[in-house]
Amino acid sequence: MLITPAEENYLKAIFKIAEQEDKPVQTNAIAHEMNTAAASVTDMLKRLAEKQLITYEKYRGVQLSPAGNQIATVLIRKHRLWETFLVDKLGFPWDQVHELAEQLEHIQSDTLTSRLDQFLGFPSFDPHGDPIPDAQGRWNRRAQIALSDMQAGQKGKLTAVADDAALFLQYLDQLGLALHAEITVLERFPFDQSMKVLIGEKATVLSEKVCQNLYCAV
Amino acid sequence: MLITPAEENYLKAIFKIAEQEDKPVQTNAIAHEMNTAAASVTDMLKRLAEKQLITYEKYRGVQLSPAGNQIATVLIRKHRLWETFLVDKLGFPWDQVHELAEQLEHIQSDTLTSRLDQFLGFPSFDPHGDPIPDAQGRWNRRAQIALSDMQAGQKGKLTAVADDAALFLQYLDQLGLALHAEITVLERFPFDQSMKVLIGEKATVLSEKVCQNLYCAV
DNA sequence: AATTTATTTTAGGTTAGTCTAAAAATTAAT
DNA sequence: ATTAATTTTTAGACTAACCTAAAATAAATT
Repeated sequence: MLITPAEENYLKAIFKIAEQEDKPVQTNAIAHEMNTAAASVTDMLKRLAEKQLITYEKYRGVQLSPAGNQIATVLIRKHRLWETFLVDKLGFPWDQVHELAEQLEHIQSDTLTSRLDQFLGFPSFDPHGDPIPDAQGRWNRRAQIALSDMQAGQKGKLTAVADDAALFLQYLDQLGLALHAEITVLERFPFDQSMKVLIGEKATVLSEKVCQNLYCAV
Repeated sequence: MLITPAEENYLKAIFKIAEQEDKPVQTNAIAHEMNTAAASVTDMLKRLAEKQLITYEKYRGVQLSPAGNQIATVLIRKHRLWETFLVDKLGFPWDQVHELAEQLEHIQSDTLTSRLDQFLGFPSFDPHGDPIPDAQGRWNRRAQIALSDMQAGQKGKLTAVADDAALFLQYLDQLGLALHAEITVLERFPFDQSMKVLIGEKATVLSEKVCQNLYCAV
């Protein structure tokens, strides 16, 4: 059965949403994630259900089937391997690889994926700190918590960023925040959930939104 | 103006056919090259003419415009850079890279192309000995002649193969014929234009078709 | 419980890229 | 120079992936 790039993208979006909350994924959530009209999503859900890649009950939301889950996992694996390639081998900055990987992830060749994996030294995490599932679809989970959940006085090392948007990553660059940077929580401001943190030598205030998107090993 | 992968493929096919004979490219030739119905070609030619990528006169065949030529050149450049990457960096055999490069060539990013070029050391020829146009679209032409045009007694080094089909390349592997191999023409058989040649230590008879697809520097 | 609001689906339409079969134009052959 | 053969185009149809607007269903509120 051949899966189109558009179908793969829907499966990936469903996977991503399902990861955050453990309940059937809603049509509107998918439409928002993919920047499409809800009607287009309904169309596609029917096709995906037809192909047994999701379980779909009208008005009730969807869930990935085992087959759908596997396709999404392979797609994420390819995406993150390509991002690693672009940064480690071609020297791209981390804020410029997401869009490119969105194209490269659709290249169909298991051999290519596994050779690329080997060429990169079987990496476990991508340039944004996200885990790369292995050839069997197994995930590396790492002990890490959101910076927004850390207490004043706690120290941590930046292990992952939860948002790959170029603007966000460029902002982190400006702050001197790269993966593995040391962060110390100096003070929490309950008013707006912002925090004062120490990055290297420099103290900065980070908004709640930024803190929610930074993960640390403590 | 955005060019779709399908449009790119048509431009590449036109380029390839025009390379062989210097006259307007016929609809049927394109249809044959692309394994599509002639009617589909006519449809696409109208679209390409609309976009000013070809000059098209009904029933008269087509020619690439400067813009169309540039797109085809970049596409071939990307195709051959990816093939080089797959062989040199990922260790693919030369008979397995064509189909993959057909996918990879459509990745849209000038930055990626130039970084890949640099990563590979600005190669001038791909794994099949075909020239790779540089970032300005300039071609490396090399002094070489078809084995089928060589005379008995002549010696040469294999510089390029004119057919990327896996079956042909595997046959060459069997014969011990890799790029840069030394070939000596022992005898020509006028009856069917086959030749007896020396490859390394081994004498073999090659059909006319094979000889036409092998190029040598003498 | 009835009504309002939000969500989802259906209906109907568009574009790109393909197809087959029939018609038109060109080229070759008698 | 007609006729026959070949090539090309048109006509009409299909699928995937999208859209807007309207209808249907579910959830929330009074």
